[in-house]
Amino acid sequence: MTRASSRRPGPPTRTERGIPEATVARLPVYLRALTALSDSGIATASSEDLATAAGVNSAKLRKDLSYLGSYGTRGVGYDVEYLRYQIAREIGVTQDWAVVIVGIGNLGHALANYSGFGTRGFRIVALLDADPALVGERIGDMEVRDFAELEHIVETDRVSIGVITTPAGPAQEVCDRLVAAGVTSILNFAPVVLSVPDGVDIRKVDLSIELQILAYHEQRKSGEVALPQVPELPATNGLAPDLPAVGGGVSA
Amino acid sequence: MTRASSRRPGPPTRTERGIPEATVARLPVYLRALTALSDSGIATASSEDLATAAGVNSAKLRKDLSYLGSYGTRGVGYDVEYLRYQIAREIGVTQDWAVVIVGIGNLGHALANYSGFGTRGFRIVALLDADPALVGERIGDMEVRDFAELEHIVETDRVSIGVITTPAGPAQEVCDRLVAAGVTSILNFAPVVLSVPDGVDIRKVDLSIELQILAYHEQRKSGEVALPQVPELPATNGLAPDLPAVGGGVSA
DNA sequence: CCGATTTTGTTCTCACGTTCACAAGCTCCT
DNA sequence: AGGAGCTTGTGAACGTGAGAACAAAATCGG
Repeated sequence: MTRASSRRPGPPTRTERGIPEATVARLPVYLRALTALSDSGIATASSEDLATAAGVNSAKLRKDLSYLGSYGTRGVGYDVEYLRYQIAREIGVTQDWAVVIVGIGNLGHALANYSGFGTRGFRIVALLDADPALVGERIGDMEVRDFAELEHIVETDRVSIGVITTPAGPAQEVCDRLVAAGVTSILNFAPVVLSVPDGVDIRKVDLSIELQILAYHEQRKSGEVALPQVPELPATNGLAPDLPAVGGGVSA
Repeated sequence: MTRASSRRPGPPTRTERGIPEATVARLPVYLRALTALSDSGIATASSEDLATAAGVNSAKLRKDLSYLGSYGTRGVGYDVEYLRYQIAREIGVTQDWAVVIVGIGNLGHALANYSGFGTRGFRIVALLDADPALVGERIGDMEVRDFAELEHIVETDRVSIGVITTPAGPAQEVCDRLVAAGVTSILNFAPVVLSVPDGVDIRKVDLSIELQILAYHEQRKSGEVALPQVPELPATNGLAPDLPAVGGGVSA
């Protein structure tokens, strides 16, 4: 994440817009919690209520909100609708963002159908794939179009967000094309590290990494006491003789 | 993440297993990078090479690896196969983990088909759904089974990892059932905050949150100079009069 | 065998994030 | 009007993570 903001040492004056990244990542959670409260007909909520709904500690929540401004009322709490709007505006989901999905395999398919994807604020404008066999297929009310149309679509529909759901192989090339076409935010599902120029934000969602993190902790649980012992380093120049095959890669 | 480990103040003696969470999250990335290098026929790599492949800085990579032990050779670098095995063992992917997927909608479908999911180390043992219309459907070489069979399957196949791909509504209930059945690690795709007892690890993958984070940064880019001004707080008891509808929720 | 060179493992420092604890401020009741 | 009772917003302490820099160890050439 390349998000350097010139920040002088003094206390973080709230007006100079510098919201910590950790806080930014939680704002959507708060937004969802507020929406849920609102749907339940609750008009006012304390930081404690909100924190519970969002699954965080209330002090953290208050500090996070304090970066946006002073939207609560002491002794009372927060007005749910008002705070919801403020957070939505801060995040930027009061406006519409055009999104393209590249790579209509299993996952791309699922995302295209995923009604939840269309959270207000995001609009899928195109499903792209380079495979001619897929082009033309209808998914919901959309049709898969040729990846070659990318540049045209990005320009026409002012696309700023691209989602990559291709296999690992073509992902970097797709990414480069997206960037060259003018996309400045990318959500990558392909199991590769993509490199992008400064000014382009990239986020990664990686199934197998998540599973592996879980596995790590799981391993500690079962073998809390007796862990598989670390074999000694081989004599001098450690060439491993014959180790079991293990993979960290994914060939979607 | 509830992973409190009794740790006394002294220097973190490597032998007492306490790998920082941030490092754990990167180990799978290193593992993948090593696999890629190995596939390219590269037998030895320096921290610089590895760091580049993994998309991190080399000092960080060396420090991360130092938590596992001293597996490099000064002046030379790391033996790719050997290091790969050590990391795989540390993570726990040298053994097989049984996984159940609950909720065979669009996303569950995709995951079931997703060959990449079957990274060595993880084995999908069952696809479950409570909808009778889905039960019996074949996906790949598996058949969707009734959610009621959960407990039986978990016990029989020693399932320790559960993946929730249901809509938000039933997610907490599914989660509770998984935990009660003995599952101790959960990967949640449903857009809700799940609560689990201590000892159960849970990780979240959330599409719309990722998009919203991108949107936040995107907004700063376009309007770098003139941001939409924050409206003043309403008079005393801030009841928002009529704000545009915004959503943070997802109704998959 | 020794010195030059390379690259790891580690120490130190700084920045960031979390949590506690409390003063400031608002409401409501008497 | 005044005080009791809440709840926010924030200052300060603490813990974790990142990066620079360097000493320790290994190889290689002479």
